[in-house]
Amino acid sequence: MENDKQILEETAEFLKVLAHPVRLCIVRRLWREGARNVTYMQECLQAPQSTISQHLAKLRQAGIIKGERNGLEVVYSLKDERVEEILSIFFEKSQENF
Amino acid sequence: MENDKQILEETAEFLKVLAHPVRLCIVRRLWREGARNVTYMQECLQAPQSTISQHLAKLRQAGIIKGERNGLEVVYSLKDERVEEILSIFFEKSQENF
DNA sequence: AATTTATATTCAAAAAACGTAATATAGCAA
DNA sequence: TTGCTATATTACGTTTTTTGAATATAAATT
Repeated sequence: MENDKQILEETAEFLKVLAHPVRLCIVRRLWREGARNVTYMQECLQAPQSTISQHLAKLRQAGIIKGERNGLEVVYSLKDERVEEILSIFFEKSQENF
Repeated sequence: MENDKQILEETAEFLKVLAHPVRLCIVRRLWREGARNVTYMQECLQAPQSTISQHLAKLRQAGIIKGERNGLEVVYSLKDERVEEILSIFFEKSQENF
């Protein structure tokens, strides 16, 4: 099949978006704690606001998370269940340590 | 915990190695068909030998595959079971089409 | 309307990943 | 030991990704 190449590219693209420490941290946090706004993320991830925002944009564009505006803030949450499957391969859902 | 950052980085690195169409194709093929030598890979992936070899090296360094020399050829196979879990999220193990 | 807060976008530089030609090595065979 | 086959490594130009400062936008507040 000729579109298999395309499927491989799409899958690689999907994984690539996930494959970054900050984005992984964002996504894991949403997985563990549910929907959160951006400011909350920033506090944990110790990185400039624009950096976090850009990572969120990338995750959004990949369909991995979705954001809903609620007044001033935008609340993000997971959108793709495959992400949760991947997370559960590498992490515990409940962070028992600290 | 402070080494959580390191765990995130390692996980991201692992996923990043997987997140490339050619490497994904290699790994999926090993998953579906078992151990194979490099020449066999080249035939399917239509790319110069050094390109394939470098992708194999990257997968090897990440501990995703292992290679055993058998005379002139090197036979590769999967090494990390987490890869199989990820593959099964995106692909069928048996390629029914064509 | 002006200010403030929360978030997004733009831009440029630095870093990392990619692809491939050229070259090297390892093992076998003549 | 010469040559051949299979694979690995090097070198290097090209493309992509990442980062953070600066700037913009959107909603709430005064």
